[in-house]
Amino acid sequence: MAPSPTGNLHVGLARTFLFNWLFARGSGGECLLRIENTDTSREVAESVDQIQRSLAWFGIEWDGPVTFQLDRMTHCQEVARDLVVKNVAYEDEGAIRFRMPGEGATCYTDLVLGRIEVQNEALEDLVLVRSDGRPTYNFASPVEDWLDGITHVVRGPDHISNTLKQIRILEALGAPVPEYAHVPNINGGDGKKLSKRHGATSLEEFRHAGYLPDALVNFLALLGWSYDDRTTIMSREELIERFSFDRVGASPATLDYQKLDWMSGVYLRDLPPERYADALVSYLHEEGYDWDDELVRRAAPLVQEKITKLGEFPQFAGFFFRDVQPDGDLGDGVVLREAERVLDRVEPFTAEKIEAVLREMAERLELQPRKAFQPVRIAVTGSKVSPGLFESIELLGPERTLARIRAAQA
RNA sequence: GGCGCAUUCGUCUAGUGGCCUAGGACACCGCCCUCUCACGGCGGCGGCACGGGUUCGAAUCCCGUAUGCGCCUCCA
Repeated sequence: MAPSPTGNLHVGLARTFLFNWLFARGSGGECLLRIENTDTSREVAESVDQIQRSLAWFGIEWDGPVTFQLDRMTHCQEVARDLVVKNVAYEDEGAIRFRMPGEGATCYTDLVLGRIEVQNEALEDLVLVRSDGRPTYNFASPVEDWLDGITHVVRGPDHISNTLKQIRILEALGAPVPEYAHVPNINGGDGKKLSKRHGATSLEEFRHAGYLPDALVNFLALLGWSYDDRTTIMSREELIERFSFDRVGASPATLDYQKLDWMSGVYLRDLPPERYADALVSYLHEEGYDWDDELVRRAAPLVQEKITKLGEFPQFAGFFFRDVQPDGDLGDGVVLREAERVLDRVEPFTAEKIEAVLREMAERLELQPRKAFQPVRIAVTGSKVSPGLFESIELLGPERTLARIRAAQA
């Protein structure tokens, strides 16, 4: 994996990383992290940091130390000089250029796309080393592949034409030519490149929205790859075991946020209650909420079935942690008055008892349960949509519940 | 412009000449369940870009057209 050190880790790149990793782990190989830097600024360091943080969250680890392209600069220069000596490269205004053959064709078999062939006359002599001494990407990359003993190069389709050039360089060097897999891009909903206006685009944003890394891994794995005609939910282990390039498609995919949300919900609901609470607590900390951990943990089971991403929690269950303004129809006041009266006497204050007295009240008032409960819900939770009403009231406790019902009547 | 790649329901995809009156999932619509929402169950809508070939037979093979994307930097 060889990202450029530019800001946040984009999902498209993350998906390509994922394929790299799945393949490496599934075939007993190693997975390297190489930074394609052309300078050594502070921004590079920060960017590399950010990339590593994102990958760590994503749950993708690599083998060995992170290497930097620029560190191999002198080695590249030496290799280039050898090529000049061998007369396959030449000096040109201070730069070193590679001599492309004028006839014949260059071809290779792509693990995803099949046989790719280009007439050599379409390939132009390319700069290996700039006049200031820095190697170009198209030179440094194959040299590093050789140096690192890379057997498989997995990258985006924008590199197809680079691959042909790099193969020629590798052959001139007498180096082994790795296998190449060009995996399709991920687009936004309009067929255009994925951008901000389509939604989250960097791993950080998905984390921020409250998706579980496992859910995102599963979802992204299915963008451009499939196991069969019906399997969608797969653990990392299953993905590693099942992944193969011959089942990677060639056409670009669109990121469907609705499907991601569905899958996110599947993973969230599948978590054991204790782990769900853990995830919620640490998510809220990350997002800067100072809500009581114990209360969050007790609220967790009430929302686990209800929300599809952790980011919905503050909106959906915020009424446990802060005062609310009722937003909705509170009815003619009869229900609230009665609710206040019966709830005041509930003992013990448990969901079961609360439900019993409220249902009894509904019957007495000759109201359908839904009609009777809705004003109470709105008064207590502030919203027409909430976790289960009785459980919510229990957790909120008698004082706050009654205070809210009174306030709503004022 | 040149070269390359791609094109199956709205979206992700299965499909490698007969199993396809094209299967699954998400979304959407309807019904059921139900304290709201969600979950779950049942049902429905919906697609092989277009045109030629090859073949007894094509979503699948070939050619062309269209559309989209990528590359054509001393960018990565």
